[in-house]
Amino acid sequence: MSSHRPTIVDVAAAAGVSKSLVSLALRDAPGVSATTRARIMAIADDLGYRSHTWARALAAGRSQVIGILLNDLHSAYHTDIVEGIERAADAAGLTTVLSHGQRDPKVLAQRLGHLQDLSVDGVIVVSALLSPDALAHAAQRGPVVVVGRTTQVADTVGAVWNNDEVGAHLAVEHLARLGHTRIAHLAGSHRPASQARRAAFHATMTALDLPAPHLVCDDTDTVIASVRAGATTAVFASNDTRAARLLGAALDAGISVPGDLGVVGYDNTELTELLRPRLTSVDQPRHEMGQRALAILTDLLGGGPARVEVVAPRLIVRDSSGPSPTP
Amino acid sequence: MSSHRPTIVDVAAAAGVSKSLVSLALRDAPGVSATTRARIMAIADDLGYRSHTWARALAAGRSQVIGILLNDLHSAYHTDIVEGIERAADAAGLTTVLSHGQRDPKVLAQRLGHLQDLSVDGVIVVSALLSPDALAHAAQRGPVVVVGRTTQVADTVGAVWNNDEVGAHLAVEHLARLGHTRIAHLAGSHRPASQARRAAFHATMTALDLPAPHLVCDDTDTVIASVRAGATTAVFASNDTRAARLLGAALDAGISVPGDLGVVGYDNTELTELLRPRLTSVDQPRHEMGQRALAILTDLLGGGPARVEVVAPRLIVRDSSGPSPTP
DNA sequence: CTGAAAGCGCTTACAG
DNA sequence: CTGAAAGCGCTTACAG
Repeated sequence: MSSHRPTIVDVAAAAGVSKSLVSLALRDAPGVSATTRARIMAIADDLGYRSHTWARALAAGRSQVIGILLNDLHSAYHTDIVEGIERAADAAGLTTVLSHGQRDPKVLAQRLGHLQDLSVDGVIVVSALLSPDALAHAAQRGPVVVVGRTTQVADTVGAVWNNDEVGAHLAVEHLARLGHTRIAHLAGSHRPASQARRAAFHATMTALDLPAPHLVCDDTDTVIASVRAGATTAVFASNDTRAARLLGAALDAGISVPGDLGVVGYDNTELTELLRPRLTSVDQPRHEMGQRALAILTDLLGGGPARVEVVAPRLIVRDSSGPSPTP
Repeated sequence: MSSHRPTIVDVAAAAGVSKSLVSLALRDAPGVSATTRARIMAIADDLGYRSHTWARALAAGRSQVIGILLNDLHSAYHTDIVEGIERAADAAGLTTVLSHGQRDPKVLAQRLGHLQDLSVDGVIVVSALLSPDALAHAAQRGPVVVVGRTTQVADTVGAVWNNDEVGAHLAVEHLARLGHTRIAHLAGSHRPASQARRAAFHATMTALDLPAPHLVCDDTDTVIASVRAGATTAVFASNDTRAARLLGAALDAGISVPGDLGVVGYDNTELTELLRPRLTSVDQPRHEMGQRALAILTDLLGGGPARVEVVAPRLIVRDSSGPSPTP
């Protein structure tokens, strides 16, 4: 940045030693006497010396920096995972840089390329929007771990996701236990996670012997109409934001929650505590997922295999899911 | 990353030319014949060649990468500003890397250092939590622009913020126009922006000749008690999250909004549309603020002065602010 | 415990 | 239009 940024040559000159020695001293490497090291450190400090990350990386072949690519800066789900990764990275002495995919597969792919151009040691992709091909391609350049469910992970790519089947099952079972029989599913996109939740919704409804048809749709209006028609008394929404929209639409329509309509979300984001009624939601252990992703990445860096880990969600019961209205 | 990542030497060998020529061709620099350039490009593509950002930066003294340090990954306000910066950067052909300060001045300072260690060309700090000293110190190493109100900006640091006085004035005047006279302020932290909003709240109340005392507090319970006592009929909250918490507490206490209590927030985040009633809020032009920050930074990179720009907020009226209850 | 040399992948004058 | 050389800030063997 500034043109007179001090380098190890400046430090070496000021200390009257060779630059190799400065390099060793600064990195706490063996082969420098304690007194010399202390003197060099002090002089470096005085000069405001700062190691130039990429010059070091270029020479050492390792940057100690990992890249995190996240799909959506606005999603509390994604940002919590990032925080989990960051904490684990801090603990491991790794620096992190983030990049934002803006919810667009093209931008994601481009940013992933940029990140790898920077020669980070590896990258963690917090998004389910990148195709298995794009991930596998990136993995040829360097270690890649994805957090988010994808179909057919290449065996060069590490992965972490939550067990959507279990999450959906917990939600539906909870509503059924409250006496609901006419449960609908407010479905998400075509992403694998959404599909898994949908399939598990069906499976659970069937397993619980709840009467078909099992309404599944992706728009709020249809659900509201169904509630009005008495065909739906509870909804399992594929995520908290959708659940919040449904809640708003219900209140707008004069439908009381949970009195007339029980609602369960997914992700257990901050939203759950801000809304009224407070939202019952399936929690994914996001920090843990971030930590696991970093662990897989460091193993990968150490030459290990690309693991896939699936973590267990749990249900957090709040006010939006209530007993079935007695007709 | 991968050890057999192709370099310009590989491309040069494959093309049968010198590596200097490859460098020129790849950067679209003059001095290479069109045919040769095309041939080199094709070969580079074939080999999967990718320029090594930091080797380039090290040699060229310029990385074309700028760093963005944001205070809080979970704040829609901050992330919107980041998006504004990113768009402007994309348009300017600059790469961005993000770093997360985790709402902690110490972490912010550390991350700012990391970012500068990376030799980015400059950094934009989206946070008001970093001290003027810390910013000025960083500005000695390279261009720094801050988005967020800070006291006494050093003249080496660029800055962008919104006019909090105008914003607070808009909010209070709106409530007064609806007939409210007993307006309270749910105040924020000690940050300059919060202080400015508080001061402007007082000034506006006085200017409008509204009866003292003008309740100002930073906890929800006090406000609720005051509403119950009939001493407060409307609240100007220092941001949307606080407004949301107040809304929740009011509903929990059986206080209807806006019937018994009018509420106005600040920031106009996504929350405003998810809550019921929908939240009236003061909008800061966040994308524009991000763009301006980038413009200031690029001017700084070009040797220009460190400008400070203050943008105008506007009021977005929704359902949470209603007429004063007739007693 | 210390120094001189080569090299990481690139760019930039400088010659031709 | 093209090539040989030096150098960006650092690390890593290799000698002493």
